[in-house]
Amino acid sequence: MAGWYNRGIMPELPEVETIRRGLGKFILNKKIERVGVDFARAFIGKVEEVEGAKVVGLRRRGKALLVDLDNEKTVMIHLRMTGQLIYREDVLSEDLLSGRMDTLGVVGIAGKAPEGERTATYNELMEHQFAAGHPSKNFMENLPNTQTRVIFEFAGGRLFFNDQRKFGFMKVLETEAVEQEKFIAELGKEPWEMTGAELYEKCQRHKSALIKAVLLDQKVIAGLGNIYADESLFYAGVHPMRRAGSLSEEEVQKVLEGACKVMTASIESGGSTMATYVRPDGTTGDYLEKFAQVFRKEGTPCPRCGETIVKIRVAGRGTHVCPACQTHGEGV
DNA sequence: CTAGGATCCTGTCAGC
DNA sequence: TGCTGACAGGATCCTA
Repeated sequence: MAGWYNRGIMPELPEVETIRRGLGKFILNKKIERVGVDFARAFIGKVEEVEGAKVVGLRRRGKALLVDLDNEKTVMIHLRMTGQLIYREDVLSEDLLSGRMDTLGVVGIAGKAPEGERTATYNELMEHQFAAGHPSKNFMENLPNTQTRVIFEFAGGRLFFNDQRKFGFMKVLETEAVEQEKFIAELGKEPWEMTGAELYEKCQRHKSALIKAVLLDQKVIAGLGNIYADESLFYAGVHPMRRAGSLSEEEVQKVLEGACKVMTASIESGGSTMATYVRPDGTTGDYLEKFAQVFRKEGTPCPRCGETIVKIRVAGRGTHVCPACQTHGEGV
């Protein structure tokens, strides 16, 4: 289990959608009483623009989470690679701080409560906390910590924005101007709203770029990251080093179908919630083991043809591929 | 206009 | 054992 928390999955579309769905229970219709910023670049805007405002909606576009407030402002949140959002009710923090629990939930889940000590059962924990994003020990431990960048304080609980690598950010926007925000304005369609013909047209426009690079381009299609790009290409039997222009319309259609299927399955499984990803012993859960066909499966047999999955480098990214059934196609 | 490489950042891990 | 460098990667910036 070496490096378990540095090999966690990156928040991609399904992850952000999971957050959107899970956070509502805790912050919808609640007032942001105070904002604490520990890393200036992680919060673009003024805290006064959100303090005192009530959360009235949670939306998502691609990998961006949009938190609508009742004062015509919207907070756009992008987790990039290692961002996390953890809402924790104060009662849990108090238990941690007072030493009644030293690690959230771990003891409870493992069922080995020290004599006379209060522990959270798993259900109790889920009742008082929502944690998602790049999976790590932060989900279980005392907060804030050195990776905490921004804290939104509500009555009875706090939302922690943690980010190991400091690439994620929150940005305050005018709600009516969200669509004009550069990232949102240029973003491609959501996979389910796109047709194969549209994606094919984009592949033709970027015909000499590698198909994997095109799928990772948020201007082409919204929400795919390294995991789902690899999984979509495997589904379609297309090699990631193919030039985008060499794919037939049928192949592009299949890639899109794969993207929709794997991401729908991921969302329905609950994304990377704490439940899915962190086992009682602190190792990662089985989400990737269960759903991924190729991602981080190098050295194991291809589930389709039995050939050994290999890891290569494409478009500057670690890329997982079956060298036998992901075809290079004609003339490539 | 497009394609591709460098960049940001922290923490892990292989290799010496 | 302790240090060093490679690696992880989303989006943006820069160059050709």
